[in-house]
Formats: sequence, structure tokens, C-alpha cells
Amino acid sequence: MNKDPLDLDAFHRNGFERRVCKKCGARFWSRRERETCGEFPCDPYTFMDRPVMNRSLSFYEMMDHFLRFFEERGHTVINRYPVVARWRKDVFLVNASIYDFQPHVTSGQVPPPANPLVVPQPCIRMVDIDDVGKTGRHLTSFIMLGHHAFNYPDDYKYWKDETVEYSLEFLKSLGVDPDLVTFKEKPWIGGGNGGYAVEVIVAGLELATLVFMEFKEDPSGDIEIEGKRFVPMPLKVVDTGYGLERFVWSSMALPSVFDSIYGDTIDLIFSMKGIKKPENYNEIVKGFVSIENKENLEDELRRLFDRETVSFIEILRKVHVIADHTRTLIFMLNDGIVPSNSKAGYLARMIIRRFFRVLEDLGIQDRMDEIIRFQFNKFSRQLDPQMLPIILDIMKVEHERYRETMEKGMAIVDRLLKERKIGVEDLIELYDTHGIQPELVAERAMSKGIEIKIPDNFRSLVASRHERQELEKEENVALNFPPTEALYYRDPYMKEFDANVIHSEEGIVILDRTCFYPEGGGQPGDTGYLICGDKRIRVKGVKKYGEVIVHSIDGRIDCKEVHGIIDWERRYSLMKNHTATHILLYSCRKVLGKHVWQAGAQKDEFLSRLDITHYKKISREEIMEIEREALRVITENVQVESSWMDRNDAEKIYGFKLYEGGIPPGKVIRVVKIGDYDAEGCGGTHVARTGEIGFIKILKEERIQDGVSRLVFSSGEGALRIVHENENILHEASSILRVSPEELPRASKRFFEEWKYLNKIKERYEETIISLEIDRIISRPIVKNNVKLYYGEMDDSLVMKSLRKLKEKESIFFIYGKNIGVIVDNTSLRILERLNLSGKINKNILILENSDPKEILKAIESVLG
RNA sequence: GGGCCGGUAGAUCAGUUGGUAGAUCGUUUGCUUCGCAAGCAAAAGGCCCCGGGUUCGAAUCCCGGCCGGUCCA
Repeated sequence: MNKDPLDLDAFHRNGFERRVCKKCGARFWSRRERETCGEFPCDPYTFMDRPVMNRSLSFYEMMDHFLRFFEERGHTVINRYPVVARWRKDVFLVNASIYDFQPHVTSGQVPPPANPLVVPQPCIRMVDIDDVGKTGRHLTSFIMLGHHAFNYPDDYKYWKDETVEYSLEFLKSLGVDPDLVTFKEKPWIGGGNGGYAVEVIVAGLELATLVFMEFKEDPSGDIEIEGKRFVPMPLKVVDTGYGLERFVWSSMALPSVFDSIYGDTIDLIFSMKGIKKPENYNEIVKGFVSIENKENLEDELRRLFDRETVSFIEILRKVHVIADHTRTLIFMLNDGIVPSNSKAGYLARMIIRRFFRVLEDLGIQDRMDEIIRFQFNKFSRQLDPQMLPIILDIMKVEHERYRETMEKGMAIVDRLLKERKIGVEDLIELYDTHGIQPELVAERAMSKGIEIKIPDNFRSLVASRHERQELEKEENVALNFPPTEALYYRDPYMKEFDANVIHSEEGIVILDRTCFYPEGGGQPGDTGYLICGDKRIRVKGVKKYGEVIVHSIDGRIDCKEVHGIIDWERRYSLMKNHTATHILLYSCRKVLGKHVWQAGAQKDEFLSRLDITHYKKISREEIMEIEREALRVITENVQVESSWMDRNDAEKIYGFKLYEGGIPPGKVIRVVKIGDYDAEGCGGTHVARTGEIGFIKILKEERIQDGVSRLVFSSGEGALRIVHENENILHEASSILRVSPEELPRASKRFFEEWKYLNKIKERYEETIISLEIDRIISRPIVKNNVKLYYGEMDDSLVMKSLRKLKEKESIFFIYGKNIGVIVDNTSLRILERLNLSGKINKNILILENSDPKEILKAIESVLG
């Protein structure tokens, strides 16, 4: 193993020498003698004053220049991937261009779509969200230009030296003097892999990172990086990331990255606000950018600039946030993220809400559509024009929701302010439960002259309220048996088969081939029988471990050969429901929009369910429209084709819709195609033609999360069963009311109204009865020592209600029913306390349970003397 | 996926040792006024989300479900 992995010929050839940074201690390479590594903050930004490039390229010019540069050097340009990483389970968003190829390609399982390749990949980094607007260079979304080479033992492309040479050559193509370049060394770890990296730094700014991925994490390995242990990987990956925005920035030599990417967006927002850029705009921004790492940024601003300038900078920072956040949310929504209270959808909502707040701060809420349209058009080359109206609609819905949350929250704040002081606990409660930022609470309080302190550790206080959770580990059992031949793929209509027994034990049997479908892709495993001689053995379930299919059975099989029979009716319904799921998903996308993605699905013999992403409640009309569209596909009786395809080819043809149902591993994937309507990667069994399904009926729609709706449906006979059950409900209800089903709405309304009316009458009669009863009781008092004692029996239900009528002064009432009694003491004699009876005392009332009225009466009389 | 909060009149919400369902706004009517704004007086308007349990008795306590909000990963 090379002991000095970054002591490269490429550096020496080009006159670079290794040095150590006096400030940060990092090792770096440079041509000129220097003491610091060149990166901000060890060195200042200088490219704004003295351009380091002799060409000024705009966003797309730079992107094309990069892509062409590498294309000319044997790289294939590939399309960008979505910003939402549907092909990965471990992350929500694409953070870097290499994410496109993790884990399938980097693990060596699947070949890359091209090799070497170059890709302009939009990336989203939510971790930088707090710095956007504070500095001149942080963004939540950016384009990472990556050229990647995948070196297999038998197919070598290029490695570290060439990568460094490319980097220098590319910089030269932009007119960068190699004397200004430093390469800073860095260990690199990510996604279970490791290696070494160099940062490419010019004039203070890190423009690119060249990563050499060559190790795999392994506790028994003898390579140590940052405290973790690694072993070498057969596959060595060149993973580079050139920050497009930073290249544009330094090529244009403008004061901030925002000016070089969002100059026109900034102008647009300024014009909305009627603001003119100050003459010394560049100077101001340069100054503002240069203090970004200062601890007390606000004080520093005030020290450097006059008041007018400071308030201009305050606005500019907000404009930066708008420019940045809109691009991020447009890419997120364009790629099919639906705002939600969970998962990637929550990240979208977070950024959307921050955007709304800043819009409100600037007082341009009503210009939201205009800004989004502008930004969408600006970046439309990597966007889908069909998504713009959907994005605008989603934003409208989200804005309405945001407004409601704020209104409700503020009402709570106002109520609290009236009642008492708002403490830290209240702030946490308001934020965690009602979504109100503490800053907003403080502002509101301030407007009423109350000061509220927000603790510095507010975020961590909120975090401490949430328990951490352990991620479930997937079990990956590899069985040491030859792969089972899957007959259900050869012919999904095969009902019986002969096979040899490979392995047998109590409750389990493995065959050399089977047409029992193993549980997977939301389709349950088949059931049926295995015939062994004259014995019929029940197959209860089937699972797949790797390539081995395992039948779980009742008892044990001793034969060498078996004949298998699957429960065909059950399997056939499952097939119909499975194909129906695909058709339904297509119909939903057609009716609701292209933002609809499958969020989960489960088939069953009768009722199946499909979870889809959608940003509002699906209306009755839409449900019916979805059913109609599905019926159209069924009536057309189109062919359902299943085929095994090369993963890269399939992705090229069908895009990431392939991964609706999950992420299949492997180089080839099975694609199920329904005419020209739908194509998905799917391992399930399907009918041959859509007509076999009969029809699809949606039983109900429920929102399982914000942004995710579940459709419960059935197909074929199951669908008919739903219709029958609905009819039965209707008939049962109408026969109870003795009307025809058509009359049911009217009749039930009448009954309900009448029931309410009768209840009111009943209450009035109760009042009357109570009055009469009390009159009766009052007519025969027992008088002792000038105190009147009234007593009498009533119905249990009236005893408590009679209380309010018992107001006669200087008297005692004892009213009792079968189970309950009550003594009311309207005297000042405190008789209740002297009675020594068990029961509940409330003011002058004693409530008794299960007592003997005669005993109680005696007791009262004795107290009265 | 997990945590927290909520569901009571048309709207916004009160409602504790479980025992008479309330306020404000809105609505309707009457009075005042040339009329309006407003004021005064009165009235109408409640399966207290649904189901089960505990209890003589549940808006209230317990369990389950449905619906909504919010935060976190």
C-alpha cells in the first residue's frame, strides 16, 4: 500500500511542492512558496478585486464549458438525477453528484450508466440553511459539476494523477494562473466508504474537491482515517465536485455568489420594493462578505457601515434568502416532493415557510407567483415545464396553511400575553406544538410593550424534548443453497409444477424450482399444497432470501420430488390487484398531476391499498375521475408486459418512475409495462391483459400523513364485493327507517331533526315534572326548631336536575331516588358537616350513593333535634 | 416513522376533586335613529368527533378509532 497516498507525480510534474499551513495545520501543495493553505479564512478572498480568470462566463456558459471540456476528454455527459434520492433508503436529498451512483454503482453491483462520465447535478444541502443570507457564499441548492471514473480491476480508466491534471488543465482553460492554485489535502469519509481528497483552492475560494474513494469501512481493516478502520476496495472511484456557482462567481469577479447567479433575481425584487442599488453597491457587498466569519456579525456591520447602509444590507440579506430558497423549493417540488409533516416533505415545508416569512418581512407576499415564475424560467433547462402550474398550486395551498397556522398561533400568543408572562416553557410549547418561531412571539410581545428573552440554547431545548430513535436494521440472511428457479416469472398463469427437493426440515422446504410467489413488493406470498406421494402438505407462506425461495409448510417433506399446486383463486386476485395498483397509480398521476408518487402499497386478496403523495385532500369528484380513467385502461384491454432490462437502459427509457415500488438491487431489473400508460420496476406477478381485471373500485381515501393519501381499493370480484357491501349498508339502513334507498337522505334528515325536536320537548317536560314534584314535596314539611325539612322521592334522572329549584331559605331538602340521594342545606346550621354521612360535599349540597332513605331521614331529624 | 397538542353553537375558544353546557363575535327580532355606523334588549342556534369501558350519572376518567395541527429524524 502506498504510504503517502497524496504524494502525486502530477504535483511534482507541474512544479507543486508540499507545505503545511501555518494557520490551520493542513498539508497542501502549491507552486509558489507560501505559509498558508490559501483557503478562507486562512487567506482572504481576493478574486473580487483581481479577477483570477480571463473569461467571464455566466451560469449556463460555465456549465456547458465544463461539460464540453470533459466530453472532449472521453467523458459521457449524462442527465442530472432528481434532487430527491428515490433510489436510496439512507438519505432524502441528493447532496453531491456521487449520490447518483450510491449505493448500487459504488458497491460494484451495477455498472455506471457511462464510464467515465460527467454530470451537472443539482444538490440540496439543508445543513447550510442558517447561513444563507448571513454570508455571501452559502446556498441551500447548487449545481455540482462532477466528473467520475469507476476503476474496476479489469477495466481501469484513470486515477489520482489524471484527475489532478484535469483539474489544472480545466483551470487553465479559464485562464487561471497555476501559481494561484493550492491543493489542500483532506481525509475523506462518506456512506461507508473512505479515501483521500484534495480541495482545489484559488484566491481564497474552494472551487472543487477531488475525492479518491478506495476503501470500504471494516472494523478489522488496517487503514485508519479519522478514527475509523477501512479495507481496500477492488473498485476505485474518482469522485469530483466542481461548484458551478463558485466558478461563475470567480469568473465574473462579482462581490458575492448571489450577484453572479441571482443578479437578475435581485434586480427583480429590488424593483418590486422600489429600491435602487446604491452607487457603491459592490463595495458594500464586498465588505459584508468579508466579515462573514466574525462572531458578532451584527455589531461588526454597525461598526463598518452607516445606518442607512446597514438597513440596506438587512434587506439585501433577505433578498438573498428569497433567491436561494426559491431555487431550492422549485427543484424539490419539480422533482416530486410534496410538502408534508414528515420525511423529505418536511424539509420542503421548512424551506417554504422560511421563504414565506422573509416575503412577509419584505412585504411582497402578493408577488410570490411572479418570483417563482421568474426563478422557474431562469432554471427551466433542468426543470419540467409541466410542473410549473402544480408548483404554483402547491405554494398557494402551503401559503394558506402557513397563514392559518400563524393566525392561530398569534391568537394563542395574545391570550397568553393577556394572562401572564410568557416563559421559556411557553416558547418551546408554541414552537414545538404550534409552529410559532420564538422570534415572532418576541416581536408580538414587543409590539405590546412586553419584553421576552429567547434563550441562546433554544433549539437544543426543543431538541431535548424529542427522544432519539434507533433505526431498524434490515436482516440480510444469505442462505447457502443454489438459486431457486422462479417459474412464476416464466408463466404467471402456471398453477401446478413438478420440482426436486433441495433441502427439507420441519416446517420448511426448498425446491430447485417453484411457481409459488414469495412475499415481496407488497404482494403476499402464495399458499397452496405440495404433493408428496399420497400426502398433501399445506404451504402456508413463501419467502425469498437472496435468490433462494423458502416455503414454510405444515410438517415435513421426505420425498425427493414433489408436485406443487398453488391456491389459484387467491393468486389470481392478487395478480389482478397488483396490476390494478399500477393502473391506479397511472390514473392518479393523470388526474391529480405529475407530483404524485407511490409512497407505499400493499396488496391483499380482497382489499389492497396504494399510498400516494398529494398535497391536498382528494375530492369525491377526483376519486370518481380516477376510477373512470382506470376503467378506460381496463376496457382498452392493453397488454401487460414484464421483461428483464439492463438497469441503465431502463432508467434511460422510463426515468425514476421505475423506483415507485421500491429499490430493487442488481444489474438487471424487471420492468412491468402496461401498454404505453405505465412502466415500473416490479417483481410481482401480473395479468396478461388489463381486461382481466374487470374493474377497479376505490373503497375509501384517507390521509395517512400530511401530503400522503391512502387509497383502499379492490379489483375484479373484490371490486364487485365492495359495491355489494355498500349496497347492503344502504339497504340495511333504509330498511331500518322503512324507506327505499333513494329516500334515505331525506328520511334520515327528517328523523334526525325530529329527534332533536323531541329531545327539546322532553327537556321542557322534565322541567315541568320537577316543578310538580317539588310542589308536592314542599306541601308537607317536617318542622323542627324553626327549620323546615322537605323530603321526597323522584326518579334517579331527575334528582340532580331538581337541585336548581331548591332555593327556599332556612330549609333542608332531602331528595332521593333508587340509587342516589341529595341533601341540600339552605340553612346556616352547617348540618351537613354534623351528619357524618359518606358522600360528596359540594358547597351546601351532599350527594349520597346507595343509602337507605329512612336511615338518612332519621339522621337528619336527630341532628335537628 | 416517532414525539407533542387539539376536535364543545355558524366562527374563535372557556369549561377539574365526574353532578344544571358557557363567553365573545356573527345571525334573527324588537327598541333607539330621517337613514347608516353604533348602542340597548331578547331570541334562535349544541349526537360536547365516533365507538367501547368504568359509574346511579361522562364534554370531563380509561381504552380504541377517525379527523386536524405542529416539531424532529
